Amino acid sequence: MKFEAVTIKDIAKALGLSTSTVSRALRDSYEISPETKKKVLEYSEKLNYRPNPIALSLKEKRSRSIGIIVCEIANSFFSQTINGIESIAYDMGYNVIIAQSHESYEREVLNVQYLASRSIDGLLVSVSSETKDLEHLRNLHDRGFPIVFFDRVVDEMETHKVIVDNFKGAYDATIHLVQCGYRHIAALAGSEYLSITKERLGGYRKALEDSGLTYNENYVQHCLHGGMLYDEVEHSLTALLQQPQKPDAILASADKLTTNCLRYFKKRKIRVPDDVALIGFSNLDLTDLLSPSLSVVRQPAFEMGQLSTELLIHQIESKRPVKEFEQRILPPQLFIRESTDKTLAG
Amino acid sequence: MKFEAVTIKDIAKALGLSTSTVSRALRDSYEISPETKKKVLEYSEKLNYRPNPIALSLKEKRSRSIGIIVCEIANSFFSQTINGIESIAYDMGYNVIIAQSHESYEREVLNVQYLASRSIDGLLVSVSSETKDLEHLRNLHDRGFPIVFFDRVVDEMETHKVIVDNFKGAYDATIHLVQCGYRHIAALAGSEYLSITKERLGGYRKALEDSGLTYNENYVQHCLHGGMLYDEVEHSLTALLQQPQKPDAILASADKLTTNCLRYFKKRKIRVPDDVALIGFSNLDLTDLLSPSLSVVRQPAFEMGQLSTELLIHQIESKRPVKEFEQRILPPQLFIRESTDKTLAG
DNA sequence: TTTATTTACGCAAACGTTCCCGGTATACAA
DNA sequence: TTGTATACCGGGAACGTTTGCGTAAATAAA
Repeated sequence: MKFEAVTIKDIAKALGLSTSTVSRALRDSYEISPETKKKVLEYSEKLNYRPNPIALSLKEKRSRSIGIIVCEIANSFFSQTINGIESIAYDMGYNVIIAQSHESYEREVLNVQYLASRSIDGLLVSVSSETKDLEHLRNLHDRGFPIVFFDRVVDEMETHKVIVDNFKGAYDATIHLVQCGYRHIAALAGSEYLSITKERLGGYRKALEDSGLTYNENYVQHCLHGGMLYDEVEHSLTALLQQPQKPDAILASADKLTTNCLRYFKKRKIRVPDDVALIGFSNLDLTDLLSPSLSVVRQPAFEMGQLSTELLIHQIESKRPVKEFEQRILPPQLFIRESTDKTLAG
Repeated sequence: MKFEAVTIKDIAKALGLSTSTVSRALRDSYEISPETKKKVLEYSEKLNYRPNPIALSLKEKRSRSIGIIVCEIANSFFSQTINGIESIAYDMGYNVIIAQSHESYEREVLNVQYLASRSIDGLLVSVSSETKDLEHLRNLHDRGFPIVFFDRVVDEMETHKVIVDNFKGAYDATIHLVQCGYRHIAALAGSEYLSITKERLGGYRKALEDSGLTYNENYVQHCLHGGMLYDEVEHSLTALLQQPQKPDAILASADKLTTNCLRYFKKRKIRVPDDVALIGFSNLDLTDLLSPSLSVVRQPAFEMGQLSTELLIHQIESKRPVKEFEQRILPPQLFIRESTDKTLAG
C-alpha cells in the first residue's frame, strides 16, 4: 500500500534536466535561466510537487518539529498549554509531536527516547509525577539538546523553565481560607517528587504561619498519581477526615485532585462549604458550573505554552550553545466561588 | 546546535567491519557469526546506538506514524478517543501525530497537507464543523492513501468509518424526555454539514413522531461552531426561548453545546429541570458534579479510538489495495441524572 | 584430489534532497 | 585568433539504513 509522491527526479526526467537543476530552479537560484525556472515551476505545480521532509530531515539533521511530553492531554491545564505551544510553533514553522506519560516514569523514558531518535529539534517537558531520576533527560541535555521545562520543572537541570508562582498561588488561596474564617486547613497534595508540590506546600505553610495557625503535618496528604486514581484521593481524604480535629477546609493542589475531592464529598454527602470548604488548583472551564461552584487558583496555561515555545525555538535556532538559562515565573489567578465563600452559596 | 547521534557507520569503523555486517548483526541475521554479533551488540549497547527512524522512513517509504486530525484536544470526547488511538498505535509500533483544526476548514486543509507531506502512513480524521468540500482528503484517498473517519464521518467517501449510533442516541434521549413528561422538546444542534448532526436530528425527529408529538422546525437551532463560541449558543437559545410556546426540554447534540447551554441557564437563572430540562451528548467526566448533574448520551470514545486505529493499521499493512470498507457502529449509552429527572433533584 | 556447498562478510545501490565542484557554450575584448 | 568573462547546467557525494549480489575461505561430498 505505497503512496507514490512525485519527486524532484520525476520532474527532472520529464523535463530532460538534472535533479540539481530542478532543485535550484525550485529554490529560485540565480544560476538557472528564467525559461527553465518557468518550465520547472509550472510542471511541478501541475504535478503538485511537495518536497519530501523526511529526505530534508535526513540531510539537514533537523526536522523542524518539537516534541511535547505531558502526563495527560485530557487535562484542561495541559490541553490549554498545548494550544499555546501550537500557536507559536505554527507561526515559526514548526510541527509539534505530543506524547503522554500517563504519570508513568517508564512511559516518560520511552517517549523521550522515541522523540529523541525521531530527530526532533527540541523538547518541551512537564515531568510525570513518578519521575525522580532524570538520566533520560540529562543525557540529552548534556549533549546540547534543547529542552525547556514548564509547570513541573526540575531543580537538578540547568535549562529554560516556565512556571507559575506556585508559592503565591497556594499562599493566596490559604490566606483566603483563613479570611473566610477557616482554622483547620488541610492540604491534599500531589506527588512529593514534583517541584510544584513542594512550592505549593511551601506557600500553604507560610500562609498558615503568617496567620498564626500551626502547621500540622497530619493535615498534609500526598497522592502519587496527582489525583488520576480516585481511590488514592479517597484514601487520602479519609485519612484527613479521621484526624482528631477534623479539617474545616481543604486546599487541593492539582486539577484532578480538586475534582475528585468534590466527587468524594458528593458521594459521602459532605456539604461544601458548610461541612468543609474546598479550594484547588484548576484550569477547568467548567468550575463555574459545578455544584457548588469551585474556588480555584488558575494558571495562565496558554501563555505558559507560548512562552516555553518561544524560549525553546530561540534556543534551537541559536548559532552558539546557549549557556544562560531563564526561569520565567507567571502569576496565578485566584477565583473565589461558592466552595469557600458561604455568602455566595445559592 | 547539532546533536550528533551514533550511527551504524561509527560502529562499523570502530570494529573494522562494513556497515552491512553491522546492520545484519543488529538484526540478528543468520549470515553473521555469533562472535561478530556479540561484538557488535556489545559495542552498540555501550554507545547506546539507536537506529535513525528518519533514514528508515526515507528508505522504506513509510514512517510508522499515523496522523490524527480533530477539532480540539481540549474536548473530553476527543482526548478520550486519542487515548484509545494511542493505546493501539503504541502496541503496534506506531507513533501518533496530533493536529487540531479548531473547527476551521482552512486549518484542516493545512494540517492534512502538512501531515501528508510528512510521510505519515495513514490518517485518522474527524472533520471540522466547517468542512463541506472534501478535495483535500479525496485527493489522498484516490491515490490509495489510508484514511479512516471516526465520529464525524463523510458520506461522500468510501473508507473505513467508525461512528456511534447517533440516531439511536438521540432517539433514546428524546424518548426519555417524553417519558419524563416533556412535550415541547427543542434541539440545539451542531453544524448542518456534519454527519452526526443529521443523524442525531433524525433520531430526535423520529422519536417525536413515534411519540405522537409534532416536529416543529422552529424548535431546531444550529450552531456552526458546535458550541465552541458561547455567543453562538446564547443566540440560538434565545431564539428557542422566544418561541410562542416555550420549549420545556432541550436536547443538545454536542459536548460544548451542552455545557454552554447549562452556562446560559445559570446566567439567566433559568432552573433546570424545573423551567427547562436538558439532556446532551457529552463525554465529560464531570457531568455528575455539575449543578444540576447532567443527563447525557455518552459515546464509547476510547473504544472508537481503538477500533479506528485497528482498521487503519490493518489497511496500512495490507498487501493489496483495500477496496472493501467497513462502517462500524458502536452503541451510545444513556445516563439519567438530575437535569431531566425531577425525582432525582437534590 | 576435485567439486559442491556452506559460512561469513564486503560492495554498492537505493530512498529524496542539497550543494560543491566542475563543465560547456556563447559573447565580447584584446 | 586567443583569452576570459558570464550564464547555465550536470555529475556526484552526502545524510543513515537495508539488501541483493558477489566472493573468499572453510567444510562436506564425490
